[in-house]
Amino acid sequence: MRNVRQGRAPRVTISDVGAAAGVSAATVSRVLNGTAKVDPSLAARVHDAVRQLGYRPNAAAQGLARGEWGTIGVLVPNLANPYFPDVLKAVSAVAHSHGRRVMVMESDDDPSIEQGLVEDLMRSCDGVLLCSSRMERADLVALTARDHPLVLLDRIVPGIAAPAISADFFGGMMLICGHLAQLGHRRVAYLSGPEVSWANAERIRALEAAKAFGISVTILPCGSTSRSGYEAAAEVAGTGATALTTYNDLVALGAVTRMRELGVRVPEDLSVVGFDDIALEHVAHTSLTTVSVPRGQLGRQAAEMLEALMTEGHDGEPVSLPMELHVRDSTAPPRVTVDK
Amino acid sequence: MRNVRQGRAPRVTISDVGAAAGVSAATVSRVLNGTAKVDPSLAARVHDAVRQLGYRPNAAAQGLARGEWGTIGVLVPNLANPYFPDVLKAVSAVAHSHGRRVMVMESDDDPSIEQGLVEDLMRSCDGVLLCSSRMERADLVALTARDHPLVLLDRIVPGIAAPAISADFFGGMMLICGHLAQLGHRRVAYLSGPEVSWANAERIRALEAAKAFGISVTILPCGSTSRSGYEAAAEVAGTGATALTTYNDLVALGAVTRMRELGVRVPEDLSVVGFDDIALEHVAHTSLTTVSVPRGQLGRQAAEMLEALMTEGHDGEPVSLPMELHVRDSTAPPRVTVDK
DNA sequence: GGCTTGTGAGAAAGCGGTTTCAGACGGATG
DNA sequence: CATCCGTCTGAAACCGCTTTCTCACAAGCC
Repeated sequence: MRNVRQGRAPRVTISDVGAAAGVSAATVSRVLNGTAKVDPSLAARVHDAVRQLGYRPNAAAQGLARGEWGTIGVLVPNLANPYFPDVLKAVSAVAHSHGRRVMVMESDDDPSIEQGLVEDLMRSCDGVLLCSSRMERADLVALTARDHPLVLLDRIVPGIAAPAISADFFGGMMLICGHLAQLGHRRVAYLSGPEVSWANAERIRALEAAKAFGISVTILPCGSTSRSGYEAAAEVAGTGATALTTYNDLVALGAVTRMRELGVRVPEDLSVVGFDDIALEHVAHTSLTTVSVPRGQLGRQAAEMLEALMTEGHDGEPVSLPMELHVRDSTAPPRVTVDK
Repeated sequence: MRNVRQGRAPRVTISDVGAAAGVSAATVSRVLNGTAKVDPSLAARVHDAVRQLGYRPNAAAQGLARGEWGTIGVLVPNLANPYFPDVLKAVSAVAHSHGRRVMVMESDDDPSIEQGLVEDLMRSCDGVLLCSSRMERADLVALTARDHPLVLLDRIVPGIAAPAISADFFGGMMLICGHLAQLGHRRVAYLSGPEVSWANAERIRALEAAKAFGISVTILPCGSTSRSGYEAAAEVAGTGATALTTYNDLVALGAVTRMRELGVRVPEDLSVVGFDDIALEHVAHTSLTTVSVPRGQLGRQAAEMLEALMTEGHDGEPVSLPMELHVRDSTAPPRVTVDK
């Protein structure tokens, strides 16, 4: 059972290369990694042998010997949300530039399995990037206690000993509230994201702070998908709101679809605002007013933080990236200004 | 330099656990893997020690010793295309059910780097799933020659010694052509996908076979994104086509957006058909007539094929999954039937 | 009671690399 | 010409885990 590669061509090892080139395995390693000077003629023989045998170093063996896997792990809640691929692309690019592979796992929006997945990632990656995790605080504490490089993306938890980076969700929602207040809206509804989500809590915090603008808010439970937006949208009518804010663009678009079906015109009868500015260019039915998260920068910077953490071991202050407001076609002044 | 975990808690090894439990490392291994009978009292001591020390086996060492990494690799061209997350979810689920992790790489639609990425995956995964690769045939041959478990998804290449599974793109496009012919369309334009794509070639093959339905086709170069659909749509007018077929739904939606801007009504002036049936429910502006690929099944079955290939070493016939036609709101009879 | 059998645990040998260590060799120096 | 020193190479140790091999021990049998 030792060799499970039944019938397969035997694995080419570094010693095979050495033998073929007439040198020791150590020399092959040195040539391939450039860790020490080697006689050019030997190096040439090694390279020839590598090419002829089609040798590729075994990543597990390298990982074991070097004490590094050359891999970072990323956990995202749901790949189907266009938000994450954008982040992932940036992370992936940075990782590659540092010669690392990326391992992706998805919790399918189920916080209860996230801890297990992260533990699994830790067993096989040099560092882990945890994206907008909804994991319970206690689990998070347990994970950071493992003392394995870990960066939190889009979740800032006070008292957690892990570097964190996030878009400034609070600020983003404040921008939205300011915009709505300026248009004359006073009653606003919010289609809330996942309850346990920090990112959602930040948005709510801003909505409450927006009372200072004379805005009152009704919070409706919803979710993070276009379907949940579609379903929850029917509840908005009962709130008397003239503007609808949402957890993200998908929810907003789902809500707009439902509104149309209900005969509510957007933005004439109801202003709708998204969040995230996911680029569904030429696809979505509505040009949403929304706030944008610099997803590329977020991913890039998170990956760099993780890299720094892995190599230098230092971690900096939590980073919060500013958001930008994009006023498009889904917001307008309320038809009748509702003042008390 | 040996120990790069500067300042970090020292790694807990299996021997540490053994020492703490008063048994040998071998016994710990046996307990954890259940590979042999162990005295229950010893096993209990081991479990206690594991818990207290927070021991997690090192994946690289396990991989090396077992000759297996417990990981499969997936290469996709572009995560931003909603097609792939769906496949990925299914693959991921199957992999987990077999106790394997999933490593994802993305080529960002650049076929020239795909070979390198796959080689990298092969160094660190037990098997590789290659999704609709646009890689050149020669590169593909070189890869299969490496004799590493490899399954091709959405690309069937005659003469390649790798199992393959795909949606029946040819059949799907034939369904579309039949539908259009039945509506009375005679001149059809096609916004072509990536030139080097097999999946695209299959669609074109079907379009040509559709001459039997009395349909003539004009092929316009385009791409696979909504943006490329938007850009290429302007060319359609010059072809005299009454119906537009596309490489995928994103392209179709982009084209519809442009058509609207150009004052062309869909479907009254022009029928538009998508491909893939990506679920942009409540988000997209148009309810597209399209053909659906059973993406979940595709991913599931591909992962199972790979699993079989890795464990049993056998590979079956190329599988082709049938597609289904969904007639929605973007197709209608042509205003003036163009007959010669 | 002595011997065979069976059982479970430890020692040790890999897995395939990297890196230390020590030695061979060649050139420079006194 | 002998000695010293610096370079480059190979041998060997090691990374952490699995698995074979070996052995001690207890039970079963004549």
